[in-house]
Amino acid sequence: MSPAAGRRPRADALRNRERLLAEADAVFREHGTDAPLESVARRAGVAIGTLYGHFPTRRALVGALLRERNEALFEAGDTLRDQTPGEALRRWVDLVVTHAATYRGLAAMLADGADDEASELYASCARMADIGERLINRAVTAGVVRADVTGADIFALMNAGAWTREHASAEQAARLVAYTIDGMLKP
Amino acid sequence: MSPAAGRRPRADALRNRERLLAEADAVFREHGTDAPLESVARRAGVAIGTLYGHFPTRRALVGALLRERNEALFEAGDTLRDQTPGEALRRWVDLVVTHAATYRGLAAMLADGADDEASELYASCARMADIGERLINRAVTAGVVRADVTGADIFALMNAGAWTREHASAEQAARLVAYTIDGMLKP
DNA sequence: ACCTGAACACCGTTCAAGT
DNA sequence: ACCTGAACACCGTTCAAGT
Repeated sequence: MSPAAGRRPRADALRNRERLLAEADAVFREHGTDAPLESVARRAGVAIGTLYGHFPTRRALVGALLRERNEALFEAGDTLRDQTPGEALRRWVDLVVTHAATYRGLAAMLADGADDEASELYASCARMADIGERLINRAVTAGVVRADVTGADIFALMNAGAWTREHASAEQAARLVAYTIDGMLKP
Repeated sequence: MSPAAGRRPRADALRNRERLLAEADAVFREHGTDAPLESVARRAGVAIGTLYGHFPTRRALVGALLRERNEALFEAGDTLRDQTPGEALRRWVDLVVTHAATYRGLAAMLADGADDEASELYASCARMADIGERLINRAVTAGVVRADVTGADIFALMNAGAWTREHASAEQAARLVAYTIDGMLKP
């Protein structure tokens, strides 16, 4: 039971929360999202119980991180309206693939995160999927992309691309994504 | 230190090895390749040390399993010579994607398995990559596929497809693979 | 030559006791 | 209201002792 319903949180609690997020970001960047939570707590200078008090699951912690870090990504996604429909789609997928690879293991969490609507991750997933869907609809309407391509296809491609980046290389992931998008274009 | 250099293994050792492989197959099918090795040993009726004696790492155990189970897959790959180059490529990727998804978590092991040449998994990976490369070369020579598509692209596509099957659905994986191969075809 | 299982290490998660 | 850290559970891996 973390922060009470109506009250504003205590000052030290808020500071601990911030430190936990900052150290989690550093640890996940270096060791991936499967890194020991104990090391996050230690680096933040709090006991392990404090971490669980703020973030009851690993998903919740990653979700809170993305909530902040993804703002820039979403804004970039909105500026893509200026590009041609096909180019906007390409750049959006590339943006997300690059971004999702900041933490090793994140691609899997995002792919699974579309499931449980309760998790904080779901919000980020949904928003990413939304932008992708809007871009796809625009491209379909403009007649540059096959009519049968769905938003789910784009979401799957983003995750597969991020995963390939983790397990092969950025170059290989870029090649795969490029071929797939070419295949989605009108013949 | 498992079976001695020149000698043939003891009868009970051989039987234990077989039972371990059989139970590992069952457990991995049900719970994925990350399932507790302890449960494999217990089901096989041996102590955990015996499992480690036969298979020093999880990779070695999975590698030994694939060595046997992949025979049918490789034979199927060889019969694809009868198909048209493009169709053969499609069917091969679909075959591997379906096959690689029998154990949850296998896609990741295969993708990483191309690294350490010592592991038993490497043999399976190499052979899968080889067949893919032969099919790609044939398709390129026939002029139905872009000249810049590599065997590594096919290997990456197989793994990404298998992973998508694990984390989304068989249908979604099939769609993604289909678009990617379309994008590899000559314009 | 092979098997056993206790022993150790490591990490996740909870919760009674503190402030 | 929040924090602490011991306690418990679970699994990986090794290795001395057995047969």
